[in-house]
Amino acid sequence: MQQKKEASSSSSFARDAFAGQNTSDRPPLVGKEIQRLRQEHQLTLDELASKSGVSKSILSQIERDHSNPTLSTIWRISHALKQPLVDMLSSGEEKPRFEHLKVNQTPVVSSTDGKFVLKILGTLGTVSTLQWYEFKAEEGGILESESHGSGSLENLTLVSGKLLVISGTESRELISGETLRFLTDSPHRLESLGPEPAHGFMVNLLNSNESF
Amino acid sequence: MQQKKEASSSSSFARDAFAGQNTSDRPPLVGKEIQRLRQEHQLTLDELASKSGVSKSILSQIERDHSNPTLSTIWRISHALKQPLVDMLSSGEEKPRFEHLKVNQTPVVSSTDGKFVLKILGTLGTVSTLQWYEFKAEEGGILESESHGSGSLENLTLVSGKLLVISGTESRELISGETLRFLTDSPHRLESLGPEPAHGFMVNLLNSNESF
DNA sequence: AACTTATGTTCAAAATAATGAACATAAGTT
DNA sequence: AACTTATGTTCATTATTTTGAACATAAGTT
Repeated sequence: MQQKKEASSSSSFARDAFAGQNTSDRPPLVGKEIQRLRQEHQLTLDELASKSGVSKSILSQIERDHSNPTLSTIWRISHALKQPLVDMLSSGEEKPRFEHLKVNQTPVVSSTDGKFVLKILGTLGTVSTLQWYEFKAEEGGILESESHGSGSLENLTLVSGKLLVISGTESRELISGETLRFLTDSPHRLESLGPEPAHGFMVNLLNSNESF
Repeated sequence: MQQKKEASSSSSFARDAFAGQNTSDRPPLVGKEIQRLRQEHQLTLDELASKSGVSKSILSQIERDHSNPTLSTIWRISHALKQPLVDMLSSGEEKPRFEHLKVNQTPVVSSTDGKFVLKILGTLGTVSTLQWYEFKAEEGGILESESHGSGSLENLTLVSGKLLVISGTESRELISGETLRFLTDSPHRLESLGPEPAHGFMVNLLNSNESF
């Protein structure tokens, strides 16, 4: 067994010493990441324990990397935190380097009828391209897009208004305050349903292998 | 414990019945996938056991989903098979086309005085690499942050209001419609100058070298 | 101060994952 | 057929995770 070989003081998983990042020669240390997520969600150990069904004592130990959690345990935690299990584990693995590209100098794009306006706020990336936008669309404004390539993701948050999103054969209606994340590996379309103008924020990841 | 509730015959993990695809309501069943990979590499249980350091008996059980492996065990197996741990787990996971977060599901963080409210809209990349937020801050609202690690970037766009940004020794004042991009490798601070509430978006790239 | 509340940690006990050896089965060989 | 070899499964035992309750600590109230 692994732990047998590792400096086993009395009972612990005992990798406390370098609870930093994974040097990719050891199982990932998920503690920090789980703790970060829990705090981000403003949950106490007790709350996460009851949400996830995992006892708070083991949560405490996992967060401090004193325990080597079971697949089912990790899954229940990630599920409770609405976090893709995979992301939680990959935190320590390899870190993709983003590169800083020039800010796009054409900040505004709008549909031919001018009803859908897209402001490009930023661009980044080499491995995968990232762009984010602010958009405003009056009733009936439509934004049509081709596929962004397999694995591409679009993340929409609506601040106000109503928005219809169609991707492939599926569609969703978003209301103010909601967030939608969807695959854009096929043509898709956004339509402001009004009556008040749709206003929101969009983050696009192009051509990555990201899964969620 | 989970297994307690599940039809526990005598000793087993006992999910034999539906060892098919993950219906995304249970921990992923990695057995089939591990077996497939092992056979693809033309390894016997004995061989994989010695390569991975995991006993062949437990390998046999894991492949048949009779056991709920430990993170370290899964890691050693995936490592021996030269397979990113993450891929192994995601194979069974359902990949929903849409992920729709309702208003109350969006995690919110606010300053102690409640004047600065940060809504976490999403996370991408390997976990902590990229995050984006919507923020609203009434006059005087302050958000203080520690360093995000060297090379970290913050991208702010102000939709309305006035915002004072201080990072290290420098500071800038942002007005409605402006965008600011700055390094966050030192403690920094956002302050809404009012009188109207500041409202905007933020995209953060975190350098996961440093723990935070 | 004494009491409560909220949070996280530690402890003994129970559940179960992991081990190594024995067992089962099938396919070749002599 | 009897014997080996190769492969995977089962079994008793050991090691470790997980649990629930008790403990510790800090912050807020009376």
